[in-house]
Amino acid sequence: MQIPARLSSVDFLREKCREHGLKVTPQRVAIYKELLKSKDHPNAEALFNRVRNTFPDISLDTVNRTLLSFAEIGIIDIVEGYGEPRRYDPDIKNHHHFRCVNCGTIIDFAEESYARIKVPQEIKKTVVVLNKKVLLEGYCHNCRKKI
Amino acid sequence: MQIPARLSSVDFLREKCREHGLKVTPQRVAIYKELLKSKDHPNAEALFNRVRNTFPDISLDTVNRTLLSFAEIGIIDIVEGYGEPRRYDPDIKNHHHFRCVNCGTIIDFAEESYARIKVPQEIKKTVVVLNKKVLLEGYCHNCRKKI
DNA sequence: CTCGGTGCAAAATGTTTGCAAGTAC
DNA sequence: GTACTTGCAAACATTTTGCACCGAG
Repeated sequence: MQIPARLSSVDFLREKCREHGLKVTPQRVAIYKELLKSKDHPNAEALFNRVRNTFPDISLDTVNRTLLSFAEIGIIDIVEGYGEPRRYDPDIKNHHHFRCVNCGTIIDFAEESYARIKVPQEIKKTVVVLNKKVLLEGYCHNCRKKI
Repeated sequence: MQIPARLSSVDFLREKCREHGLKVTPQRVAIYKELLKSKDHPNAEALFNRVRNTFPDISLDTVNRTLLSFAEIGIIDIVEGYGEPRRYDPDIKNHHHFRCVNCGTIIDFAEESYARIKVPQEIKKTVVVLNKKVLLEGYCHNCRKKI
């Protein structure tokens, strides 16, 4: 029996690009490799500066477009910052949100049991946790029909 | 025994402003009242357009500054959009985040038990949930010293 | 060879700042 | 009266778009 081949990160990128009809350009490889090394959830500009060390002629536009493409084919995630304008909520009681990944609609809901979610020891030891929020992501009623 | 007086929304605003040394201007009252009526977590511009119906001479800048002030004194929340640039995460396995409300640092962590978080029926009925994320918010190791 | 990708420049969008005039307290 | 707030204008930051050239498949 053969040991299953483990895809290297670049092979994974190649495969996913092929699946989605994207070309594997040196820029995309460089951006993906740099992001894999990054543990700090960088924004486009921070990543741009890192990639420039190995790829001096790359442009910020390419980094922006590439990251969006990667997010679209699902090989990276967009976190906490969504690049959207700030949105405000007058409800300061603890409650939770569903967020449509397509249109950004947010639906509030209460769920008493979430108050009992436990905070891992490793986190408790280093930071001060003020509140716990559950974010459900998916498609809202309207968008699920379109997709 | 007296029934405790229930603060009207504007009285609540007055009290909190006084506590924090902010003046209660007609603009602030109008913005707060309008936000209370909004169930859709509007951004500054959307709210600006609504407030203009009752306060035609208000400026977008005032709405922006007021909302930030309100968030600072804790009478409203900033949700999902943080007005920050997009940030990217190469880790697409399900994991969770701690986010520092002061400096924006994100710390990843895994917590197996979160997979068993239940989705309320009311949500399940109308939307498609793709994933469940827990977001812990508070002060990171560095910021908790400063504040 | 062909179509998608890149780099550049410009536009669009959203947020912040500086300042003189106005107003809550 | 004073310090905070406002509205306006300009600056800034980030993202998006248009387009000619280039290169991966």
